[in-house]
Formats: sequence, C-alpha cells, structure tokens
Amino acid sequence: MEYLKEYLINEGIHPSYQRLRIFEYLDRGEFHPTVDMIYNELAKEIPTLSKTTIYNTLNLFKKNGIVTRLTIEANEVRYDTNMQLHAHFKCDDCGMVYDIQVEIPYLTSLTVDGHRICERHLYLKGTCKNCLKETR
Amino acid sequence: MEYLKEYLINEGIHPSYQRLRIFEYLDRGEFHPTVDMIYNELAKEIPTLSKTTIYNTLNLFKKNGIVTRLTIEANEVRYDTNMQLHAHFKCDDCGMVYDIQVEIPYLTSLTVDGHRICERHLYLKGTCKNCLKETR
DNA sequence: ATCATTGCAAACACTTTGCATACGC
DNA sequence: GCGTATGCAAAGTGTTTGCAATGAT
Repeated sequence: MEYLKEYLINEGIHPSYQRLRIFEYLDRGEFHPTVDMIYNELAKEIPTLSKTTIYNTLNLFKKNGIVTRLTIEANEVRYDTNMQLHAHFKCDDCGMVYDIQVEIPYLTSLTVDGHRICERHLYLKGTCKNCLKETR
Repeated sequence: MEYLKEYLINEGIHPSYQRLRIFEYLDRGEFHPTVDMIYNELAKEIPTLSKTTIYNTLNLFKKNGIVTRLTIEANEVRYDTNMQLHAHFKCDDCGMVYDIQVEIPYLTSLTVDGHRICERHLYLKGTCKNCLKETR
C-alpha cells in the first residue's frame, strides 16, 4: 500500500485513508467499477464512508488525470485506472466489462479532419465468451 | 415529409405527428441533438409537446433500431439517425459533435477475444478545427 | 491553530412511470 | 368505438452543492 501512497503524492493528491482505499480498489486489475460498486464494497470495511466522498475523490482523480471515466452505457459511469490506450467490451448479458488490447494506428493519431484529438474511447458491446458458452 | 412517413411505417412505427417531427429533426444531417435540444427547438412550433413524448419516442426509435444513442459524455445522451459505422468527435470547447468517417477494418470485426460484437462506438474528444483557429 | 477532507442533508438534473385525456382509424 | 399516443404530475436515480464537524500537521 506504501507505493500507492507515493503514487498519489507524486500525482499531487494528498493520500487520505479514503482516497487510498478507493484508489486501491479501483486499481485491482480489469475491474471498472461504478460508484455504487465502490461504495457497496468499501462501506463494509469503512462504515462511515459516504458516497459524497467517493464522488469527490473520483472527480479529483479525474482532474489529476489518474483515472478515466467510461461511458459505455448511458446510465452507468465506470472508472478505470489503466490510462494506456485500450478498448472496452461490455457484455449485454452479464454486464461484465473487459479490457481489449487493440492495435489500431489510426486511434493514436493526434488529429482527424483537422481536429486535435486528446481523448479516445473505443467501446464494443455484445455477448461475452462466457455467456456465449452458456447459451450454446 | 412523405418519404419519412413511409420510412417509419416500414420500420414498424406508427407515424404520428410528434414522431414524424422528432425523426425529421434528428435526420437533418450531422446533428446529434440531446433531448433538451429537440424539446427546445420543436416546442416552439408544437407548444403542447412534452418531454415525456420525446423520451417515449426516442426509446421506441432505439428499440426499433432506427436511432443510436451516443454517450460521449457522462452527463449527456445524444441521438443519431446515421446507422452506418462511423466515429464521433466532440469538441471540449464548443461542444459540437462531428461525424468522422473511419476506415478501420478491425472495427467491423464480428468478434474480439472470443466475444461476439454487435455494437461499436469510437468516440474522440479534443479541440475542433474551428476552435483551434480562434485560439491561434 | 490552521487548513483540507469528510460526510450529512438538501438541491439538482435527467429519465421513467402511472394514469387520465385526446386522437386517429 | 376502440386501441394507441400524448402529456401532466409524481416518483425514481444519479450526481453535485452547502456547510458543519472532523482530522491531520
């Protein structure tokens, strides 16, 4: 946990207990949780935790560029600590969101049609391989 | 307007006056309006129009596959009648959303990592060419 | 002692639901 | 006349804001 603390400090974020726990939770692999997921999970161990703090914290993380907001779905925002360029696949059946490694030179382009690009999101939707198995 | 009527009927949608007007408004080029934009514009000419009707109508259009929901931004849903595969660029300065014609073979692939893809969205963000001009 | 963070409660914004009215065939 | 579409009001959701209490140095 010590290295996470240093990471936050490096990014200009005072590493309070709540912030550390929220970042640690986000940073556990390909997870992309929603605010509710974070709250429900962490509130078990931090009973005083409030959703306001989670919103504050995620907005701070976003502002400082250490998380990305995923808007695959109109009604659910997910958060990702993996800042490298990659795509996301969401399964319409089970709701799982997968990281997809893409190799699209085009995506890394700095401009398109004269517009300057500074953020890219490739979202795919369908049925994931696990759900495909079950319906087979 | 007659051909729009026939189009809706073909897609299994009863072409009421409100539905026609909403679809016609959506279908005016690269526009991608939000519910509010549709409402504000059409309410001028259809004073009794309610937002509920717009929500009902857009959900119906979505269900019948004649519009796509764009979720470039967490807090704003936009609607698009262009069902062909293309990307969207949103300008952080002026808020304008542009259609981008892309040629990425990968994007048309039917599967990735064993998952079956049935919907694709490529969202780009940055500063559009018009806003770049002004700050120059 | 001071300044920043937390978290409650209230406010806000967006979308859906329930239902009575109005419309079109 | 009947079945559907409309639109008001209310409910439901997700997020932000105001502010007092708390915590860290």
